[in-house]
Amino acid sequence: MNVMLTTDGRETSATHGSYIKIRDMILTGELPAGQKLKIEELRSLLNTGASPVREALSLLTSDMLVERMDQRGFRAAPVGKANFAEILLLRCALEETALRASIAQADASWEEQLVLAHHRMQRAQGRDIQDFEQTHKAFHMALLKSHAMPMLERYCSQLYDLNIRYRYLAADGPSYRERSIEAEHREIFEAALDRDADAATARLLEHYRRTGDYLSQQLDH
Amino acid sequence: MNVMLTTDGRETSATHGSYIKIRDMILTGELPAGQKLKIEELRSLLNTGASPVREALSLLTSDMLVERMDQRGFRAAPVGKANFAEILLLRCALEETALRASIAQADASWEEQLVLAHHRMQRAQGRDIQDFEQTHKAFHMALLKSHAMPMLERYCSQLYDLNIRYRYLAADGPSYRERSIEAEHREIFEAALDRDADAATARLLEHYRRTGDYLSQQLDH
DNA sequence: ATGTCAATAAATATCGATATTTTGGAGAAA
DNA sequence: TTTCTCCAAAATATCGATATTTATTGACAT
Repeated sequence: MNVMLTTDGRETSATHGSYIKIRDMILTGELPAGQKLKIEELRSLLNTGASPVREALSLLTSDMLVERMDQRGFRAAPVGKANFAEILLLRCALEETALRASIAQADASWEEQLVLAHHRMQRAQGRDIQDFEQTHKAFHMALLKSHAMPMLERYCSQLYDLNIRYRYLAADGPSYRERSIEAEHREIFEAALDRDADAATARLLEHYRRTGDYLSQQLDH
Repeated sequence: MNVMLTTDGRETSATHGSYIKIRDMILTGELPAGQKLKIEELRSLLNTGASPVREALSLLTSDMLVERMDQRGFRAAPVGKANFAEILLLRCALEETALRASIAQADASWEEQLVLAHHRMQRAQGRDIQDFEQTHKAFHMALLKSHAMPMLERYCSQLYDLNIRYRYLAADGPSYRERSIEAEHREIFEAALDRDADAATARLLEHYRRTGDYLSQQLDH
């Protein structure tokens, strides 16, 4: 059989492997927004059959990274300022809810996971963008991690990913990391450790809105 | 070819047809929560091939009505009080955002669609539960309809559907329609027509929380 | 030149069959 | 009895081929 391996060497199904790879290609822009996604091309690109590819595309449809046109195949979801603005607004609404719920039920284990995630993100600061991305997302998700709300976490994770695309789109401008991102993260982190829900959410939303303004401006070029 | 027809007689792909039917069976409880969904059974039940069934199940996975267990197939998503509470909380957060956005950009067309939807729901009051369900959802979605936020609408629609399951689960208790649902709807409707966002959202959330309390209580039996 | 229509090419959606994995149970060993 | 291992049965995941639909091309009439 065609065994597919993830980056860490674990086996996965062809479907899951295709899902991860196609998703990555869309997020990074390797598959540009709006582009037709032909089964045959992806099939040969990923060295797999048509069924896993179709199934992966179906899954990506729910993540809103791929659009399905009935009887006319699939395409990478288009991007635009309106879409970006909606993502930002939804993230603010949902992450505020999630962060408050998270802090409300915070315990020692939650706190330790958060400390770890923050540390790893700092360590990854200098390394390549891929490494940083991963730890950055892990930190933000650790903030929102509450045992009670799996669906909310899923929505936040989806929206985080949708947002990544726009960072790649704006990547040719001055790096967004030149801002005081590090300080902003630490302030959110400390407010969360203090269980100060108001301060933590205020800083988190400010963090998103600043990044949002910057990216939105880049989109004009 | 196996042409599949929707209720109104239009053709659809086998995949889309399977999607609709499986979704319905899960929502109504015909396929009980937690039940293993075997490809072969569904395939013969729906008179179609394995590929459309698999693809439909993949799509339902994103709607959180089906869970995929890697290499171990699919099952109908489980239900529970915690899940129900999360759905309620997310609906309140998202629909408030949506309704405010909707009212903020209200125009004549939006208003007319809302009037129509409300009228149809009233007309369907006496008819069977399926008819009422459809118009009821249409009314609630018309409230939230703004041109600017397609993703938000989609989330609200998904959550609405997830909630339907719990209504069916509680259906053996006294009908939830015995309450003053009709009056509650009219109050929301009128506030929306008046462009009174505060009143409309307050009434809408109250409406959900009341229904939520009722259903949550039914779940204990 | 331009628009329509049929024929062709390309791509999608679906099927049937096969390879792979998981499950359940019988029998052996502790 | 309990636990473990191995084998058969069942179910999933995947492939390769085919039927169906959509897109394209070019001839022909306007």
